[in-house]
Amino acid sequence: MSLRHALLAALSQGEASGYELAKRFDVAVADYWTATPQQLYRDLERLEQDGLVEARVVEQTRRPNKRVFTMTDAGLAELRAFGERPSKPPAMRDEFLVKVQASDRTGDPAAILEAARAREARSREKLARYDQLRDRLLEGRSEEDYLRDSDEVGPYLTLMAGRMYEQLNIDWTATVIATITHRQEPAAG
Amino acid sequence: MSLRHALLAALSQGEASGYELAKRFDVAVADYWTATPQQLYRDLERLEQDGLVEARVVEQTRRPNKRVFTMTDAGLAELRAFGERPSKPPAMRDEFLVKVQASDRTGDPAAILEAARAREARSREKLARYDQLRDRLLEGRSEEDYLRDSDEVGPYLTLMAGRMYEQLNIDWTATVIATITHRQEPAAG
DNA sequence: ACCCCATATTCAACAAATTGATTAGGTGCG
DNA sequence: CGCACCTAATCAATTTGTTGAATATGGGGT
Repeated sequence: MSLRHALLAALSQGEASGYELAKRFDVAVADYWTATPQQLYRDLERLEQDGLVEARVVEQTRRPNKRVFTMTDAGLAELRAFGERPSKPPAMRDEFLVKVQASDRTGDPAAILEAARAREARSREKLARYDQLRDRLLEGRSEEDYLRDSDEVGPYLTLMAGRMYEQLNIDWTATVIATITHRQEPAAG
Repeated sequence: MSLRHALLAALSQGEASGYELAKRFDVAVADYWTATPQQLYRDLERLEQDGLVEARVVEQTRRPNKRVFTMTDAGLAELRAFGERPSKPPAMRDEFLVKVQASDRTGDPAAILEAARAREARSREKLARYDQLRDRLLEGRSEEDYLRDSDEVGPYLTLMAGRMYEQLNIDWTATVIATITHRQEPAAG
């Protein structure tokens, strides 16, 4: 039940509504914690019931009203306790890798090629968005300076992991594409 | 319900019992599809009911008997159909990254340092095991030769992704450790 | 003898995730 | 005026995943 902690961690970066959290998760958290909006809303309810977050309604004129959530002291305490427990190993579910594993049996190299290109394109998009976020965080400073002097490094370090992961995907899909392409060619000379 | 496909993909590499699959998942599949033994047994049941795999009992004298599963033609057809559908984006759950993200608020750099070292050690172990598997697959051939000439590339390519991922973790945790260590030092000169 | 470990599988209870739909006001476009 | 899209949230049903335990056999060590 650890989406709760991912939510608390996100709220530790500042208050947000469920909708805003959904977007935050989509753009910046998805590479280490995946969740749908429905999940977020449901768990925010429960966090509120447990007193780990507080909600207040913000009335808006040109948009629907929203409920903005803030982490409570109890929430911070829970996050701290979580931080001191050993972590579960990362859990992954990646359909494309399953397809690659079975690709020698399923034939159809064209389908995998197409999927690999789609995967690469998606990773490039994510990387580009991550790079924007990075530039915004750095504000012109170098990475070394930022990591040494800024008052906050957590979000930068996780962003860095996300960037590295997307770069890995770009490199790896390139190998997959090259491999399949070469093997499709009739072995000439 | 895609553990079914991960199971079919694993069985496409050859028949296996539930117990053997659990180990296969643990050592070679875990970096792209996580599942517990209980899940495997349960889904193997269902795959059998749906006619996608077949089981036969292998009597053993020095060990408990086991049920060995084989993919059926219907199973292969299902795997092919799966291969042609678009893939869902990868889903991740990584507690340690959540802790790093919140680390500026939770204080206690010692706890994160320790967790980072544990993570690095685990990745090194996994990488070492992956390297063994790789050497066994290559049988002395170079990677380039293998990818061009061998009759099977799927398992090698997924193994490659796993190796790259563990290497990423080693590199990234090194940065985390260096960052936290530097920031803990009293800023001298 | 005793205990622990590895093989091999199963059951049940509970918690969490996924899927799909629904409601509702506002904005921008043609 | 109608349509599509964005903000904002909620509901319900079903499928998956997690946790903990139980069972049975045999091998190795002290």
